[in-house]
Amino acid sequence: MPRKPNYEREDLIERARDLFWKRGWAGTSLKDLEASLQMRPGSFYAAFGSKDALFALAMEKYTLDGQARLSALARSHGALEALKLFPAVVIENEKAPAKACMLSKTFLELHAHNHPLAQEANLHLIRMEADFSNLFRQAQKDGAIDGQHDPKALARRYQSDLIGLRVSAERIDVDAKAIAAEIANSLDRL
Amino acid sequence: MPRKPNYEREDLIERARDLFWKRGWAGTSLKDLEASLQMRPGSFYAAFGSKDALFALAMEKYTLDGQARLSALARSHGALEALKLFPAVVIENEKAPAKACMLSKTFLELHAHNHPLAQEANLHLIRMEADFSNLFRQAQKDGAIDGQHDPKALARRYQSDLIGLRVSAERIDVDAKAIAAEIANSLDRL
DNA sequence: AACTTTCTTGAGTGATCGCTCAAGTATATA
DNA sequence: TATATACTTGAGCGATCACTCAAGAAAGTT
Repeated sequence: MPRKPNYEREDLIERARDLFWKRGWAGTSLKDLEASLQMRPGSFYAAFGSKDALFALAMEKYTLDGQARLSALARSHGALEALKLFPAVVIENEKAPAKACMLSKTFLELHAHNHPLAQEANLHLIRMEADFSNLFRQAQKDGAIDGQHDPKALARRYQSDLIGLRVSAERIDVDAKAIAAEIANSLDRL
Repeated sequence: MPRKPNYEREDLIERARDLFWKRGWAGTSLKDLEASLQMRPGSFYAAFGSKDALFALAMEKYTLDGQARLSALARSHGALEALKLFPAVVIENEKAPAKACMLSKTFLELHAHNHPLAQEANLHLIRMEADFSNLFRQAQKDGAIDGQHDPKALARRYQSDLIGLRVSAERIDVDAKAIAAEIANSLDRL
């Protein structure tokens, strides 16, 4: 008996993710979302409940995509090579609406207000860090890097470097590819 | 004949800087500023003209303070040691309202909107990068690091690492001191 | 075709945004 | 003490914020 919605939910979340990623949380108004998703307020709230709820879905999609890209690299190139390639891949992705990491942007914007989305962003960062850690551990099993290192420490530093790289890549006056290459190089010296 | 303002302008700018630094541009309302500066709207606009104008002053103060701290370190400890100490000093500063860099936060928040303050933040980042570059050059003259390296490339990477460190330091679950120590260590291997 | 159920629409809600300005107050000069 | 010159006050401006809801449109079932 019912009527189907005339949209693809996942498409909408992707478009919202791109807007939020580029403009940030406060910088994205409902007017912006209505324009991009081609939805009127009523449909929007029926479908997602609130701006924050959609933002949470957008961050989740962002993280899952990142994890998928990383594990695809690991499958095709091996653990160490994936970690070496990832920084360059991430900042050279032409389809991405921004170079900087959506999770770190969100965390920075909302952390001081104790906004739940800041904690959410942090949780996603922890998830990513765990993935990096697993790849470092795998690289050690592969004999690609020294087994003496603590994979968690390597992941912590790697994620920090990646965040810095991606902020720098947003600036037009910075040669981010060079930084990405240096990050990759430093992994060879482990 | 006139009447003097009953405030110290530099104090106000410092308090505004701390608010903006912690909460960001959109996250800091005029209500917040009025409360922190103990000023009513009329006095505020007579003194600063606009929220954005005060933000610009706040960023300038932020940058000058950073430059002063860095050059003080260089004077007391030498160029290389200053660069090695700076990351730890910056994230352990208890008086600071936030760990993350105000310039990168501002740039990230406002860049997508082509907001003038984003360009302003970028200019300050360039100034800081130049300071880092000068210190690397000095460290080479001192014979503290290999003269083969390009000081500008070293500064570029250093600034990127510093930005990542400072974002990470905002997270309670990350051992930022360990990252700072690794950044310092890597300067010894140059 | 009639009915039921869901989705869509868009005018409009109260709250908050950055900001203005006329009126009042304080202070230095004459 | 009178006057001139700021500085301070706070009610309130128009704009925008996230969001609501009553009414209408569309589609599956009978």
